[in-house]
Amino acid sequence: MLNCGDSAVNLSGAAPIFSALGDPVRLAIVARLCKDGPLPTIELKQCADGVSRQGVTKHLQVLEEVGLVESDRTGRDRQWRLQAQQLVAVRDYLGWISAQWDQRLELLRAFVEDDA
Amino acid sequence: MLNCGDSAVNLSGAAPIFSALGDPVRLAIVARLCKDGPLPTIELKQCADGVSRQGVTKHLQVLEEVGLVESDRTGRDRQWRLQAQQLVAVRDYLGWISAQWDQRLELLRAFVEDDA
DNA sequence: TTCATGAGCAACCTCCTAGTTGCTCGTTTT
DNA sequence: AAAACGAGCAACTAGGAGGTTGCTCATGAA
Repeated sequence: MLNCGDSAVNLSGAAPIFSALGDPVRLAIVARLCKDGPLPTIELKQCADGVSRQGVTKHLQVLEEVGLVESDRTGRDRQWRLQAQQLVAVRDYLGWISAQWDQRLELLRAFVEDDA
Repeated sequence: MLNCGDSAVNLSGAAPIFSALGDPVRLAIVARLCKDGPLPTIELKQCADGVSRQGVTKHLQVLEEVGLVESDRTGRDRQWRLQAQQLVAVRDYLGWISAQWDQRLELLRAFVEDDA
């Protein structure tokens, strides 16, 4: 478990979320929900160009499985909203991982300067 | 194109990178390269538990295609190193996208407080 | 009440992906 | 020189992912 600040993200937990974000349609859906807040399925269908309603539903289910979105049905249609914690967690994971990289670069720089 | 600061990341460009990071083996490889710097294939094979050398090579090629790593051959073995720009770009993309979310929350909060 | 709309479920198809094995080639090492 | 090691290439396989169609159901609007 890699503890980085208040959001503890382990590697095996992050991969499925990246995988979920790895499809252009799903990424567009997440981006849309970030921008415009809770939306019904039909509205999110516009994110997927030429994909059927069932196709979009499948994508939404994938996002739901990894906890990136949640939904409840209000009457006839289903409202989808973002679960920001997961997004923040994976963002922080990338931040943490690239911080390690920066640290390595810094060490290398210091080493070279010492040597010179 | 979604311009966020100095790294301009568009949505369709980010998806393949997320996809590449979406496999646990590949994510482990990237994390390893972040931590320990350039490494030969054989060393990175340890990141993939029980996967053959060719399997690992395939993963590395996927990472190379999306520009997350690059390599060159030194004598008998091939050295792999991280290309941090892509990692930083996708990190910033997530930062930008979740900032939009925060902004929406803030607007909502302000609206509720005004209404009360 | 009737009809249109949004959604759920199940079956199906196709293609890509992760993984394998087998072989060859060049480079170290002994 | 011979053996061992890292790597590249090609063919193949199993399974999952993305997508579809067809049908049914409930709800909201005419």
